Formats: sequence, C-alpha cells, structure tokens
Amino acid sequence: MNLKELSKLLGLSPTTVSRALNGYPEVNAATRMRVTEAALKHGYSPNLLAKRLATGRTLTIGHVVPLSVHQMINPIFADFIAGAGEVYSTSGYDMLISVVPPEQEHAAYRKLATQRGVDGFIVHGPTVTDPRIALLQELGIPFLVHGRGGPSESNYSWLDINNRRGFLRATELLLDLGHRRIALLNGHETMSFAARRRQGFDTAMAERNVPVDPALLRSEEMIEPFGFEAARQMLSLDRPPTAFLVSSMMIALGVLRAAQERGLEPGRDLSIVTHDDDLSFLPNHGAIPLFTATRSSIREAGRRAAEILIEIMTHPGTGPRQELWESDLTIGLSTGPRPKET
Amino acid sequence: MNLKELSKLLGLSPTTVSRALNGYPEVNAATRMRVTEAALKHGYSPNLLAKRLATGRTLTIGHVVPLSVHQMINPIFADFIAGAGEVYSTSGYDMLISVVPPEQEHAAYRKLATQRGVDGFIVHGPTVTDPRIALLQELGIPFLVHGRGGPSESNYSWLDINNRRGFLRATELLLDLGHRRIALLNGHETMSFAARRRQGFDTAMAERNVPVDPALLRSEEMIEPFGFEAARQMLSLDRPPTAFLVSSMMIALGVLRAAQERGLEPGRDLSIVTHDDDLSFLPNHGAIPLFTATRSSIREAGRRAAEILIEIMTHPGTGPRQELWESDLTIGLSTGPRPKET
DNA sequence: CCCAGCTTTCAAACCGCTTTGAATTTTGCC
DNA sequence: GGCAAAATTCAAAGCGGTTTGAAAGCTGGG
Repeated sequence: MNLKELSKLLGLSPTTVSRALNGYPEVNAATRMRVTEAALKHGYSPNLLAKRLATGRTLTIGHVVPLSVHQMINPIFADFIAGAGEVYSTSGYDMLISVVPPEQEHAAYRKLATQRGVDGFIVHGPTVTDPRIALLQELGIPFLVHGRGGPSESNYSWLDINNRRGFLRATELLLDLGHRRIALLNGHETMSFAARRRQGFDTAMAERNVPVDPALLRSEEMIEPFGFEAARQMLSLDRPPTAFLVSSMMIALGVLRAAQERGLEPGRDLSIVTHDDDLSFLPNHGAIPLFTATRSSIREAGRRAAEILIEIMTHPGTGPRQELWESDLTIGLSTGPRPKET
Repeated sequence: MNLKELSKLLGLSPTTVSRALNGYPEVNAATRMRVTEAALKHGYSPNLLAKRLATGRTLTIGHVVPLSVHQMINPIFADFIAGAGEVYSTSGYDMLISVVPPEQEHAAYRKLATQRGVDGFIVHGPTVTDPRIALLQELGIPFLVHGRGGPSESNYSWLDINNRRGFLRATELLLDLGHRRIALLNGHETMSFAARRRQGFDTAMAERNVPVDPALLRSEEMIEPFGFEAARQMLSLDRPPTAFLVSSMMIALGVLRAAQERGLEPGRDLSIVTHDDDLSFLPNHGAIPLFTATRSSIREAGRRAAEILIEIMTHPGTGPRQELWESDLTIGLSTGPRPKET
C-alpha cells in the first residue's frame, strides 16, 4: 500500500493525502480525518526511503566507532548509546553505528556525510589533538563532540564534564585525609578526558607542595586487570601508596581485588577514589556506596548529547553549543584518613 | 555532483555511467575506465538515498533494543554489536540501532520492516517463549536470532551456544572435585540462555543424585552487586556452599569480593566457575586465568551472526540456518577440591 | 558489400514521496 | 446575486539513482 494507491482509494490526489498525513494546515479538517482513518485502516505507512529522498533528510544520526585491538568497544560507550538512543527514538530519529578499522575512520565519516547517509554525527572519545573535528567542519555537517578535543574548543559544539576539576577535588579530598603518596591510575592520556584528569591531579598536588612520584602514575586501558596489576605492583613497593585515584570503576574493582589479596581493608588501610560513570551494570549506590567517587552519568550525557545535536540540526545557523557539567563527589566506604603507621 | 551532471560532463547517458560504476558487463572497458576516473576526479559518489529507493534495498540491518529499568543495556550487547558491526562495514552494510521502551518493541520491528527501513534484523536475548519470532515471520523479513527462543526452534535461523551442556560440564567438574553444596547464581530464567543453563545444572546434579538446595539458587540481573550480596548471604548460612556456579564474569567478581571479604581464598576455600563471554574489557586470560570458566566469545558470535544474516539476505529461499557452538571449559585459579573441614 | 548477430549506448519509465504553482471551490461581504 | 479573497485541492515537476526495451555501432561470414 503506497501513497498513490491510498489516494486513488480515497478519490484524492497524492498531494492532499500527503499533506493531510504530515499535518500541513491547508487541508480541510474533515478531509484530514477521512485520510488518517483510511491510512490506519489500510495499514498505510509511508516508505521511508522515498520520504528521505524527497526531503533530503535521513532522520538518522551517525556514530562512527573505530575498532582496534587497543581501543576496545567498551561498556561506557554502550551506556552512552543507550541514553542517546532513547532520545532518538522518541524524537523520530534513527541511530546508525558504523564500526570501522581505525585507519578507515575518516573515510567512514566522509562517506556517510557525502552520500547523505546521516544528518549529523556524535563524536566519541576525542583525543587531545583530534583531527576529526576539522574534518567534520570541512564536510559541513552538524556534529556534537562528547568531550572536548583539538586545538581550539570554542568553534564547535560539545558536551563534557569538568574532568579537571573533578579530579582536582578528588585529589584534595585525599590530601585533606592526610594522604601524601597517592597513585593515579588513569586512562590513556592521549585521550582528552584523561589528560584533563591528570591536570587536575597535578594541580592539586602542586598547590599543596606534595611531590608526585612517577612510580605511582600509570596511564592505560581502563580494564580490571590494569587496576589489579598496577595496584599489586605498587603495593609491594618500599613506600607503597596509601591512596589510589583511578579513572574508572573497572580499574577500582581491580585495585580492590589487589588490596583484599593483601588483606588490606579499603577505607581503613587504603583509600580508593574512582570516577564513576554510573554505568547501569556497575552500580555504586546503596546506603553507602562501595567507592568514594566523582560521579557523572554517562547515560544522561548520551541523552543530553542527542538532544543538543537534534536542536543543532533543526535550528541550523545558530552558534556552537557547549555544555560543561560538574561531577558529584560522593563519599563511600573506600576512603579514610591516612593510616598512622605510614 | 550527481549522476546526471557527471554523465553530461562525460558526454554519456546516465544509464551508461551508472552501469560502468556498478560493474555491469555490457559496458566497454575503455568507457568504464574513463567513467571511473572521472568519478574519482570529480569526487562523485552516488546518493545513498536515491540508490536505496531505486533498488528497494537499504543495505541496513536493524537491532531493536528494548530499554527498561530492569533489562539494561549491558556490556555483553556492546561486544556483540562490535563483532557484528565489523562484518557489516566490510560487507557494505550499515547497522541501525533502535532503542525503544519495551512496550514499543513490537511496533518498532513492525515500523522498520514495513517502512523498509532495514533489510533484516538480528534479534537479541530471546526469552523462553519469545513472541518476536512469530512477529518477524509474519512480517516476512529476514532475521537471525542470537540464542533460541519460542516454542519451536526448527523453523527460523539462529546462532547459539550450548548453554545446557556448558553448565552441565561445569557442574560435573565441581562434583568431580567433591563439591556437593553448589550455588547457582543465574541470569533471569525467563531468558532462554539462563533457563538452559539451569537445565544443565539440574541434570548434572540429578545424575549424581546430589540434592539441589533451593536456598542456593538465585536468578537475577547479572551485575556485580548481585554476586556480592548473594554470595555474602549464602556464605553466612549454617551450611554454606563450597562452590559457586555463576552466569557472568560480573557476578563472579561480586562473589570474589564477598569471598575475600570473609578471608576465603578462591580455589582453596571456595570454588567459583563462571561463564565467560570473553568481553574485551573483562579479560580472563593470562598464564592461568583468574576464573575457571565456560568460555565463548560474544564478539565472535556477533561476527558470525552478521555473516549468516547477510548470507540469508543475499540467498533468500534457502531454509533456516542454525549453528550451535560448544563453549570451552578452561581451568583457572578459582577452582579446587572441596575443603576438608566441610 | 550486405546483413545477421553482437556489443555498446541511450531515452524513458520507475521507485514513492514532497512541494511548487496553478486551478478549483468556498466563504464573506456589498 | 456577484465578486474578490480565502480555503482547498490538484497536476506535474522534482529528489537521484536503476532498469527496461529499443536504437545505434561493430564485427565477421557469405
């Protein structure tokens, strides 16, 4: 059942039927009623492909995901996607995900943009000097970056959390508790978010004139074994850290495992502060959460990112939009004053 | 730059140019060369929307993801998607993800199918009596189920692992080690995979005439706190379990945390066997893996699922395809003989 | 040299919808 | 009742490709 058939059935022109269904004002109320009823009755729904070609809009938003051995598809991305997808489907948009080898990433953006496969992009995981931003500006297609990257951050739209300040406050918290030997287990510091967290850490330490020991700094893939191995190794140093500041719950779980293995009780013998993306499958709630954490829901970020991008696409010409969220600092069971004997 | 312009530029008809670029045989080799060169030089790439409308094929595969508070987007899904997406992009397909409230799930399938938004579907997480299979059969659109569900399993295509046998073998392993009080921390048993794992467990226990204690059976969302809470509670029973068989690495990490909290050493004081989906961010490898596990890569499943679906779509009319994978049983550090004192 | 039979190219129809510009019908007012 | 303006409806021209059926150009055997 297509538009032509339906209009013939109704004795109307395709024009009128199309307008009636799309809510245009210049159609008689009675006619519109008749049309919508007939459409429902005969199970008519417009062919998306035709609609897209005619309007030039795809109502699709693209997410290009580079797939490499190192930068793995991670659960953080999944939760972001869930949030964004929620907004898309209520706003009538579709989500297109293109998983490509890293060396084809640029080609993928270019192809989707020039072949009119999507109306806009959300860019994930910007690096400190991210070339994708310039590419998308050159392609002239709406986009929003989750995070900030590249040399300038004023001429494009982004949504980010204040990573620097979050880790600055977290470090201060540990310093206030008397800790001096604080280990930082960070994500890859080529990533913008990790670099900013590092800055926050360094700044807080410098302000209190506490030296940073390079032996306590690691920057790797944020998975559980990283936390475990790094903590295990650092805890067997001559002067082990009394506190760990880590960039993800997965790392924190690894640190926890290493601590428990040594019989150290978190909060008493060892402090752990983590960033918590509030992932749906890794809850850190409860009466008192397990970990003291800087928290910001990645899913909520996905939702908001989608909203902003849709606004950008529907109101082109307005300047870039930027939103910076502060993260919550919630106290859990994993922090306490520096143990006396140290 | 569109087809008409390019053809005018070349002094050819759009027909010929189209054929030249799409590799049809009835075009002169010299002409084809000239056309492809010109296309490259002028940066011509066909408008996808037009192409889709003309051919009726979208080259898009849909994944409908119900989003509810209970059934969360989980990292398992993310890894599957990564595998599938990899195959899609090398085969020229796009991946469309539709995140919808659970009550709109059927409508979403129907809409994507009838509006010709996608050429096929991959169905995730089938339940024991899954209505989506009948729906998709009625809609007459190609699809492949990851897992098996519904009353019959012979008249549609699926890719699954042998969950029943995997857990049967895992249970036998624990029984061979002398364990009698074995706890099962499973996923929701409305899900097909969890029901089958339960069957495997029950069968193995029954074959050895070992009674199953209902107090040691739990079936919930597979997240870390579930493993922690359940293990913590069970370990404080009068007759605590000496072994845990669990359905995901996340649960296993929770059990591990509860065990360590009590000072129990896994492998010596307590045995843990888990199913391991081989998630990229939760590796269980190493010289000796942390957990003894039934392992099957979910990412590899995603890849294969995509391959099979594409075969189905390109060769319609052939019967349903089904593939059942056995999982590996790898011995890690988390299992050992039943402690003497119990 | 002619013509059958290939090879190559082309004009036009089509995919199913939107939208422009014109035509038709209604309405409101004198 | 007549007429201009407003409200509806319509025919036709896109959107940018693919594909059908016919035409034009080549080849080679008689």
